[in-house]
Amino acid sequence: MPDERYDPAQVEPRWQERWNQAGAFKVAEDPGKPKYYCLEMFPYPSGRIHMGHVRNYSIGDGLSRFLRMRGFNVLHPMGWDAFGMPAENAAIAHDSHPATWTYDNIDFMRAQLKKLGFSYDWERELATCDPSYYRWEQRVFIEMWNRGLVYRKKTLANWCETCKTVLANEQVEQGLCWRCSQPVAQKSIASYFFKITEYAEELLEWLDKMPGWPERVLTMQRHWIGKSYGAEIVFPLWDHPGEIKVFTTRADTLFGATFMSLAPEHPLAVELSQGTGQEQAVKDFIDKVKRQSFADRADEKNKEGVFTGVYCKNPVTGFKMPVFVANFVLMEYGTGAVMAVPTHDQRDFEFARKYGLELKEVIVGPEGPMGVENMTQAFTDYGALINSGKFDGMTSADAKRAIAAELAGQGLGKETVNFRLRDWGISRQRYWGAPIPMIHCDKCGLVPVPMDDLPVVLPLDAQLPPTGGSPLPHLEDWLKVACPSCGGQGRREADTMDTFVESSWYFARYSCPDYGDGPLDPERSGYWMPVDQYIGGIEHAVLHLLYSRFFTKVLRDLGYLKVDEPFTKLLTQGMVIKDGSKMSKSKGNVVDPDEMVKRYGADTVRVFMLFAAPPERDLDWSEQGVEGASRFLQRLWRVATLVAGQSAAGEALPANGLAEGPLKDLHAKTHETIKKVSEDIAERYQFNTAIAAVMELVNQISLVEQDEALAGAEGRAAALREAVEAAVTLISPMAPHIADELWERLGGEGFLIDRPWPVYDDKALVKAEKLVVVQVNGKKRAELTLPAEAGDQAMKDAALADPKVQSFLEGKPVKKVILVQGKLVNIVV
RNA sequence: GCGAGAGUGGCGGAAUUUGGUAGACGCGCUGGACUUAGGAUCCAGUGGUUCACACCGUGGGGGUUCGAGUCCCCCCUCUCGCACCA
Repeated sequence: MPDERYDPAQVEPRWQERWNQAGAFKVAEDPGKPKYYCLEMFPYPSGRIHMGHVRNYSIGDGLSRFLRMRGFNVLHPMGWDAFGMPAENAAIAHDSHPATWTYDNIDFMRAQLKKLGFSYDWERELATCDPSYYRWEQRVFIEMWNRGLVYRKKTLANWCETCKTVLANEQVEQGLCWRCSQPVAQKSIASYFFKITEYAEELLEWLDKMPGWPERVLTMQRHWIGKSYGAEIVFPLWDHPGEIKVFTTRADTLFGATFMSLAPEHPLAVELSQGTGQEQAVKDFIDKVKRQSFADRADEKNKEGVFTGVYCKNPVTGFKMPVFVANFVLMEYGTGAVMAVPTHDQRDFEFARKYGLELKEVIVGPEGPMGVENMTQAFTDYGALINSGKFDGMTSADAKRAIAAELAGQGLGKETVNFRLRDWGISRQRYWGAPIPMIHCDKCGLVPVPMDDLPVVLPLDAQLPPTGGSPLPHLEDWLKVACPSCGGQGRREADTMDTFVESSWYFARYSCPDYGDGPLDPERSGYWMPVDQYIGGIEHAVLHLLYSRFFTKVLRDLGYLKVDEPFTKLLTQGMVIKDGSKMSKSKGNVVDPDEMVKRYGADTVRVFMLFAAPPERDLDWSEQGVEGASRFLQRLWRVATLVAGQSAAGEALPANGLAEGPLKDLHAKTHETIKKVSEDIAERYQFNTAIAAVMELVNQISLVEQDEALAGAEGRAAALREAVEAAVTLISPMAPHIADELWERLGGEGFLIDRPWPVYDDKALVKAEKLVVVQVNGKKRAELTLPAEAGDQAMKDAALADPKVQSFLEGKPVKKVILVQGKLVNIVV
């Protein structure tokens, strides 16, 4: 065999071509095999694959290939999250069209992924901007509309001026737009909403039944849903018709409520102040708050408010409570109004001190009443009630229920649950998105597009206004449409859907991307769903992963899916870091995957990505580390080609076993490695330690190969071949090209992915000798090599007889000897 | 403030599932072999102090145990998420 060097530039395209020709990664439903659906988050076609993708997809591919070899029928698809704003911006910048830009990018990125050798079933590829995809989304939208799961409402919405569109609550991060990081303003606008709140309870409950998800993602979702138990209480206005409703978790403190705080956005704020002389002051205050940035308003030091001029009545004490407007009250939470109990809520306490409002102590701790004049801060713990009429002496917990019950009897309140979760606003004033299939008719109002008229195709001949914004509201020809209800002149809805809608069900569509009779083929989606393992970045912990869970439940309730949850297991992989921070254009620390593949080959890049850190942790990019991975593959190449030239496939080990020595050790190492790699991947997704184990095996092969003393030893060729075949097979999920190449050179047939994963032989793991560690008082003092069959007594005797050990015993009486099965002796003196 | 996760050689990281040889594997470094040459390849060494014996060593401090990186309590630091949630 000529000393041919490993050249990935030769090897990799050849195998990619062969896999492609053979349709090696095509899958179909097969009731005879257990199915496994392995999915990585699909990319936005921004132009180029980045290292984060490579890491994400290397993990998914390693797992997919491994499981397929383990006998699973593995679905492993890929597609494109193809709607979205960057396409519009790029189109304006390059005087092109979002569709052209998007599809060009998809072509380029698909080629990049193919060069990395991922085992996708490309026949299932889908792009969400394709009408054959979003038509079904439009259909689901209409079915949701018919069921009351979608409604349209004019509300104060999060408006991003830069993106010229509204945003869902989830898409506002600390007052900034999730996409462009510009401040988000409030704007009154009509939007369509998905009633995700209808599923709040179920979304929350299922979090307890998802052991395959990381705890922190579950926690983030729990918090986002934000269920809290409390009461709704009605405060009648003083000498005035009307009332103010509040939500409180502390109904037990009701007797201490001495004033009322409204959110500046509360409709009653302006209304109540009319004609009180406070009208102007209230208006000025609201204006001021509106101008405040999110951060200023949230600042602890800026708690302020203004009196509205009116009062309301505490329903249990009859206390005349002044009604304030306060900047710390949030319209989005509860009812937008808060009963203020300054003695038992820190914010109310500070507010009351600032504006000279009355304090009434109603909860006491074990130390008894503090006296309001002595309070330097609110007492927010639970305790026992005082100054609360017939509820005096009750515990907070009991009183909450009792007071709510009392109020309920008078029609002034009830126990209730409140969620932080708001309905999902899905209208976007953008062009490059799925059209919302609704028609506005002056006579009939909002009418859904008839099912038979779907899809409402996004008109591709639109010209994007260079100033930004959507061209759709100006496309008269497209907008004008007959009202399906009365036949009169109607107008199409010009808003498009949030692109998170597309990504909320693409995983199910992969099961049947060509299905033409509905969103999902019941048979195929029934076979494949749910996704067994989902892999992607943590940044979607709330957004995408919550929306997808919701949409899955909706699809279930519409009869399209049989599962309750979309993703059984979730793996959130860490970021790819360079020079201490995430790779980004702005930091200038981006490493281009293409360039790395060109320089080192895809297998090397993949092995490095999997080896440098466990999947969940952040990974430090290191060019030297990549070189290390490259060296390892070269080493593997060298030992394997050498062995391929020295023996033929099927070379058998001696019938009566290998003699004690390096060859038998290698045989044992081979099977230990099979065991370790299998367990590391299957149970813990620890590709890093799996690769390390193969490295050890390769190192040992190399030593045996070079050992001249073994030149004519019986079984040498067979032991080496067995070890090399194992190494090549075990590394194949991570480095598939070189593995298939070497497999062929070793005389193997077909692709490794079609071969069964190796099984270790228990007998090979049994060794003639064992290493026993001897401790004295828990400190390691000696190592003994004993025959494997040495029993407890033999171990103990050998340990005590060891001269090194004896020097530590110094004739002291042995109190106790602890033996750990075949491994360790601890002598206590 | 609340929640989650993490602190181990010069570096990335093993060992934490099940308490039992701390530092696997790789990078870097040192020495050697081969060589006209080596930034290729191969071999060996590589936690610290020490000539050695030995001692010390997993963020800090306590504890449980024959034995603790691993379990328990307290504290410190870092990362991430949420953050006026009534």
